[in-house]
Amino acid sequence: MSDKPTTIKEIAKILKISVSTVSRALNDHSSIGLTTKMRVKKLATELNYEPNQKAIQFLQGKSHIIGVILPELSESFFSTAISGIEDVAYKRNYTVLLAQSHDDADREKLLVEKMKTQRVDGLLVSVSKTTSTYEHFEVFKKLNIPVVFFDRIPPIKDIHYVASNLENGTYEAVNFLLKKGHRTIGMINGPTTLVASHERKEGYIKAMISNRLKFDPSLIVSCDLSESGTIEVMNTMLNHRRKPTAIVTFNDYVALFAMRYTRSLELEGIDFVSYANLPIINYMDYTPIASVEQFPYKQGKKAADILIDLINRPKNETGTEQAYFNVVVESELIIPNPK
Amino acid sequence: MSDKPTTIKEIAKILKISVSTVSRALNDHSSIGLTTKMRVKKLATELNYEPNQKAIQFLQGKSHIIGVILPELSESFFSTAISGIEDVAYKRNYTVLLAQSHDDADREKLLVEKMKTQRVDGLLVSVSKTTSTYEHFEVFKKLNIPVVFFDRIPPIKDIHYVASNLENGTYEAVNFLLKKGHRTIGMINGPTTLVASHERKEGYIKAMISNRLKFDPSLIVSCDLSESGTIEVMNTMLNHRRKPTAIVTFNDYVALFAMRYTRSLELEGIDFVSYANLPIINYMDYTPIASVEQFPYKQGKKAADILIDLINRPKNETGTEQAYFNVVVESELIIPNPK
DNA sequence: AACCATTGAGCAAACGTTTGCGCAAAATTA
DNA sequence: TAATTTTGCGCAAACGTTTGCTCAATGGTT
Repeated sequence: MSDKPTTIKEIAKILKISVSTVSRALNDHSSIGLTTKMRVKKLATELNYEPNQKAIQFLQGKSHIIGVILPELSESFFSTAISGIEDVAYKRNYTVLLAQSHDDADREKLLVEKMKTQRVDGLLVSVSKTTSTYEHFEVFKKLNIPVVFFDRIPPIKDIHYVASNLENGTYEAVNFLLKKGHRTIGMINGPTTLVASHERKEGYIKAMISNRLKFDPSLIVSCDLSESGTIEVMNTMLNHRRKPTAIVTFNDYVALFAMRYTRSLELEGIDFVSYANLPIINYMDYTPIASVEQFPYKQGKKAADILIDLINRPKNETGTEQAYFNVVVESELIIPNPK
Repeated sequence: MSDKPTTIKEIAKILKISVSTVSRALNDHSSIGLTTKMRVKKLATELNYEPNQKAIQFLQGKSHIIGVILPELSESFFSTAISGIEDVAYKRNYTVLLAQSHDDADREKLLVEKMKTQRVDGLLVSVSKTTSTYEHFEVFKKLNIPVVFFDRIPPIKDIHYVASNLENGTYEAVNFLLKKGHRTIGMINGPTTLVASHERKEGYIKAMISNRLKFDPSLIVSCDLSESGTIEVMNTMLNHRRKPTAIVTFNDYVALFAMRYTRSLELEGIDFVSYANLPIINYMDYTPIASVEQFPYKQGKKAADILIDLINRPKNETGTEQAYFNVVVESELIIPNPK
């Protein structure tokens, strides 16, 4: 039938009234008579009228769109997070403009530009691993468009962010192993440059100290997280003068590599604890005996909520200092029911 | 510094030239002198000018946004697909507006509405499991906004879609098992209502026939895909007068359930073949010996490409019959290298 | 009968950009 | 030198909607 969508103008013309009246009638403005309202609304539904959001967005300078830039959509952690983000956005009547950086700093920069030209109302970012400069986010501050960082936080001041703190979860994990009787606990950590590695280490140390045990730094080894890297550090561990009876691994993949390797050596009895990235873990035969959960869905929700709050905060009272949301979603040790 | 973004008007005022000149200068229009162009561009970059996309989109009636509605973003298949979609969109200068239906038909309907009011240039949909009516997509046809269905295709005529055909992959899978010497091959299929179940069955039959073997329908059983359901049908299988020596399962989860169950019974020697949903499979100890891959990334790419082609197709020549893209991404049997 | 308050509705501007048309000045041709 | 083309730029409309202001008609109060 119709090729072009119905506009308010056409309704006005048909009803021989002005556009403003139609607009107000549709928006239930008080200054329009009931009869007129009825007539307008009736015709509007008949003609399948849909307000042109672009016009409205343009007029009002609001898009009701939030931009989301993540490293990898297909990674479990992020796809779960985006699910939470989208759920919040949906509930609060926003839509999600999505893009992935593939951990490429240049692409990320381009995407940020794109988000800017798309005039998103706010931006949610988990920065790429290769990102080392952060000026491309400055523009948003100037434009008064809120940016909330998420999980992977840039090391700069005066930003909003939501992240999980692994220290606590790690503390619980090590504590759990200690309670179980383990005294020599190894840790396969990630690259030392990562904040996440640092937090893991701190949690480890904290647990040892609070149990009045001596901390042996050589039981924590860095790993590039590949299978070969894992095997390499596993060998270091296993040849350590104090061979660990339990090992905390950087993530599920590393745990699986390590466990497979120990089985191939027909070693038994080493308990593994990992950091939950993968739902599939539950389907497996040999799994870590416990996992530190980072709640990506919750993190995503939280970040989106904060972002939308920021978008709708009462006009930036220049003068009052800006407050920054720094939310930490505490990680938690999950001990599955034994099957 | 600046609160509001720079506009073309301001540039014009500062340079004491008209807005149209500025616009043309920025767009490298041929009718503007080189010196003027330079002056304009220089000032534009100085002022950090960014064209207001909303205004442009509004003016031109194009948003350069494609809507994507998927059932579950956190499911591996879909998150991989969206990754492919986003990559294509990025390359072709579109942005992705993302939403998830959570397999809820009502929410899906709302989302479709939302996409409409957001005036997306095109829509990509994998319909929810509970969707049974399809009128909400009709509007898009009227508005001449292309819709491409993806993976989960509604059973209606005259639509564009991209899907994988499981018949071929299943054929290969069964053939592979036959070549390996198996003669009694079971299949744990999904609900009979699913197209996907039908395709699997057809592939199975085709393989049997082409090997001049008799097809025994009782070796194919339907399953609700839960763990208990899987165990139930496994019992049926194992008590079958012709006990299968190999089983094709509906997906990786079912395969894992079934394999775990057989191991708990200390049964050995049943070969499993599955349909690849999960990358993690590679990290596991006991895995299906082969998998039918559906290439979600490729499917996503393909669907996005078609959609964007449709958006940019030369004006709908009314009169010529509309052509419908029905693309089938052939599934393929993947046989991992033995570890 | 004169006045005021209320109700209902229209006019026109505004948002930022593109683009068809027009027009003057400069450059080319006859 | 006059006629013509080219070059460079401005004017104004258009996109669909919202909203402040204005204003006429109606009804109610003195």
